[in-house]
Amino acid sequence: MPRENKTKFAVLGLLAYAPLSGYDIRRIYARSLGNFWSESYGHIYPILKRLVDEGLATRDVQQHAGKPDRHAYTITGRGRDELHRWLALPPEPHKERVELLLKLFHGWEMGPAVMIEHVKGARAEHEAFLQKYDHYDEAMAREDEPPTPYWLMTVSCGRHISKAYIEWCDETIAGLEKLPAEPRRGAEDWHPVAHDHPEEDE
Amino acid sequence: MPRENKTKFAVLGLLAYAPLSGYDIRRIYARSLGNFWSESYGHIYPILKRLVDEGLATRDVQQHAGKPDRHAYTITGRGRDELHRWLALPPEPHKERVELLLKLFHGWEMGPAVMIEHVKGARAEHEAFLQKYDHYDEAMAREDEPPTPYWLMTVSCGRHISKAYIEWCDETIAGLEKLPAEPRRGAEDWHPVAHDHPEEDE
DNA sequence: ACCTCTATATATCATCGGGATATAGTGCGT
DNA sequence: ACGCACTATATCCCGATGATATATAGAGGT
Repeated sequence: MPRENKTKFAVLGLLAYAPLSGYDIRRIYARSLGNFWSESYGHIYPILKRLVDEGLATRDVQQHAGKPDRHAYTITGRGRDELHRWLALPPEPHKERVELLLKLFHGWEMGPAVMIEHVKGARAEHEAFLQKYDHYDEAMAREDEPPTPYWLMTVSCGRHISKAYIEWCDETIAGLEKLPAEPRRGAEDWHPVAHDHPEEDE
Repeated sequence: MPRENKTKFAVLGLLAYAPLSGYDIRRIYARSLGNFWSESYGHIYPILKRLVDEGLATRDVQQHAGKPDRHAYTITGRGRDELHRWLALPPEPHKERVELLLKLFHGWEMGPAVMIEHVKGARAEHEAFLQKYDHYDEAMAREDEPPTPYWLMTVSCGRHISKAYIEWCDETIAGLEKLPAEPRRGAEDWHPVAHDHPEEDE
């Protein structure tokens, strides 16, 4: 089975609540799921066209005097069926690409000083995330409509992860500070190929 | 400034230790950093060619009777300079795309039962990661060469993150079990657009 | 009155990233 | 004799995304 285009379902998922424009869709993900899911215009607009072609959504052009046309998309019955089919599928195993860890992995080419700065940067980033999650709480308390329990669960996930990162950052900074300052370039006595851990790939 | 091709530096980083083939590079990442960085052939082979064109690596074809030729790549002085330049750069803010959380975000289209299964699946995945990290410890204890402290730090990060996920999964499963079983389709009284949280995008 | 910044809004491009697949020889167990 | 796992290189197609172009409206400052 070929890979599924996840943007397609991210878009259908929002259209299931209300008719929206491409601009709306990008903004909603940026403001709510931002840290765990984001969509870019370069993918949203082509997908919206495809949804109409496949009969999963309909397009409704609203004109406002002067302003550019607003293209609102509405999900169809078949679109909702397609969304439900995908939601029921178990998520594909999740591949991360954490640039910080790639740099740290090659840390001894540079020595610990630079890596300490990088880890401190990551710590600050996650502190900012935690603050953002607290702002969410305040905003929710002010609003009349209670947020969905599902959204609260995604925010809680963000909190758990950021707290874990901050703990790890603190441990790692302490560890790096104990290392000798000199970078150790080239490898005379270490060969990464020699390590033989089980490889679990496709 | 245009985006940097990260595979390029992931490749240079390994070549800094030893001359390697494309196959080696993919295998090393799969076996060591696997959960946080992976590379595919579809990107490694073109990059290796480019590195030679740009004078950042040299190619050395080794022939073995019968076997296919082995193309070993060796980093040059300029390649090492380029690697150091990139290692010193602060990592770009890291964008995640967690399919589980996207599905959970749209959970009320399906009801909690399906989401409980998804979260249980993620819990099992992270339990398996923790077990793998323990196997690393055993393997390291058996080997004569101690692993680099930098690699130990990346493994420690994996442990922190997986423990955090497992905690969150347990909380979330408990929360989902308390929800009414009925899915709630369509939205009469909730409009995602209405929420107005600060948007921190580009 | 002018200017800048932000928000709304659609769209395309180039490049990065990665799964699927083709090809092929070797060594091992059954 | 047969399949399987491993070593090894390579290409294709599509998914994902940052950069950029184009417009207009309104808020706020000088």
